[in-house]
Amino acid sequence: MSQTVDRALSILPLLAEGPADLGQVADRLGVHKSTALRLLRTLHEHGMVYRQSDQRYRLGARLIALAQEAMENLDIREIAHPHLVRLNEQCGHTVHLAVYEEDEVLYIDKVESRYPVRMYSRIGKPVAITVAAVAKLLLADLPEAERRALADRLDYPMYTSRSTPNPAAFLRELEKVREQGWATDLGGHEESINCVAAPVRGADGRVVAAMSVSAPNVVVTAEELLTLLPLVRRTADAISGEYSGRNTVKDPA
Amino acid sequence: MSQTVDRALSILPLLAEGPADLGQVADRLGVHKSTALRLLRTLHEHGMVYRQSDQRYRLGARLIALAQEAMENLDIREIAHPHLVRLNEQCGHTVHLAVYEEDEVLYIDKVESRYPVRMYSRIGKPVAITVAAVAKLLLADLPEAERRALADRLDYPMYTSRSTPNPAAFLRELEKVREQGWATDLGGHEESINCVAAPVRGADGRVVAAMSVSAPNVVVTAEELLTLLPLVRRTADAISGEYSGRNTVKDPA
DNA sequence: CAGGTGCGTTGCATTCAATGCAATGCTCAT
DNA sequence: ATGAGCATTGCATTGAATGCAACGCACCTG
Repeated sequence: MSQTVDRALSILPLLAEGPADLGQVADRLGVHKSTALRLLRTLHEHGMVYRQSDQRYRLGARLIALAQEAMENLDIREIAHPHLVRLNEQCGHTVHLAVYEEDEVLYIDKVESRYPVRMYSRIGKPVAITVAAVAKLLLADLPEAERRALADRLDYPMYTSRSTPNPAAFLRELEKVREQGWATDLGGHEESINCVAAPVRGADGRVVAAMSVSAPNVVVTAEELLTLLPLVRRTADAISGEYSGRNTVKDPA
Repeated sequence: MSQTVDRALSILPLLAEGPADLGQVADRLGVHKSTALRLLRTLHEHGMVYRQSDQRYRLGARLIALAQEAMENLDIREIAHPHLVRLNEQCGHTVHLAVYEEDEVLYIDKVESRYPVRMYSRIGKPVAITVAAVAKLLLADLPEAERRALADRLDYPMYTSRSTPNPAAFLRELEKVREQGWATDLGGHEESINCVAAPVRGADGRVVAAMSVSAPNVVVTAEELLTLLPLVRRTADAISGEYSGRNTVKDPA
């Protein structure tokens, strides 16, 4: 809607790929260098970009700090955290909490496995939306129309042979997840990693977040991991109860 | 420099305080509501803000994801991480890595204490710049003029009775830290928490990051914590060596 | 050391996009 | 029903964003 702001914001994802100099930024934006310079300067004043000693621009510290504040304001995270820790103490595996927001599912909390073999993931990172167990739960709860539209819009990268291949398969999987009230990812993202996940619901029954337990094959088999399902669901339900109980219902994401 | 972008970016810290509706945003920016609406819409298209079901605006998911990418691009973090983990395994306490960037010092990595009593901190959070041990190291390395100017510009909140009270005291402390090559924070931020920190240097000898070990009084006394200093310094030196060795020297922050 | 190339930066006239206004539409509470 | 309070829209005006061309600067090169 606002051309200038639009251009300025387009610089950020561009810099996320790596540092760039003025010329590169101007080229990628399709504007004159002087225009790009002014935009970068404004971003700089706000700490959103940083100028390295080699004159190139990077994403800045304020951006990181802002994102931090954004996450700390999520009530669901506050409420869920102790439950995640307790679950981790009980099973020892990596525990994740994720939310959905406009085409993205991202981890907002994580408790690390106590086993030496850990899976790679980071708070704030968007998850593999077509295969992750938490993503399935969050998307399965969307209104039918939105779910269909989204499924069509997504890419379906074949991380492994068991990745969800296309919109039809994905919608079928979501339907199944929706009915059973829990989800799994058995090697759909990383060949040797399995997850079980359960939904956290608000007072109105809508899914506001999803949590999962993940472990590599070398530690437990998929069957063993599935025996944790009741525990995961109980934990998710406990969070749901606390969340719907004491808060005026705000939007989840 | 660019008024429109400037206004748009000013919305973000405002929303970081908590959700706000259109009227509030317009008021705080001092612009007409229609103007604020257009700015918010543009921010929305880029995923920087999210519209809750109650119509109010929040910071958005893309912001968090961007910040994540920003941190993953920091080479120093990649290199340091395994060293931080090893140090944590050796001493059991919380280990932090921090960098300085234009008036802010922020944690870019952290390994949690293995003791049940943990200190509160989060990756991406700006640190208490006038008292934190890592901040002292990073600022002590700035050129004299910049250091003085910065010291004057800062606030000196008295978190505890041992917090740094004013610019003069701060500059004196920085001078000391600069000479001895390491720093401490003994209850300057939280009455019962102590830290020891050491600098990570680039090939040119400039301080590019700082790392610290923190522990509450109830676990170890300040004297006991100080016995870890040689270990902390060795770790920092190891990171320095690896950092200056294998990378073309980029800007630290 | 002269000359040249490749950057970032600046001042300025033009133009087009951002602005505020006023009117409209919505939702909710009384 | 009625109106208050909010978001939203179309439009005329104006002022800010734009691209150009000139400049400065550092770094090579012959």
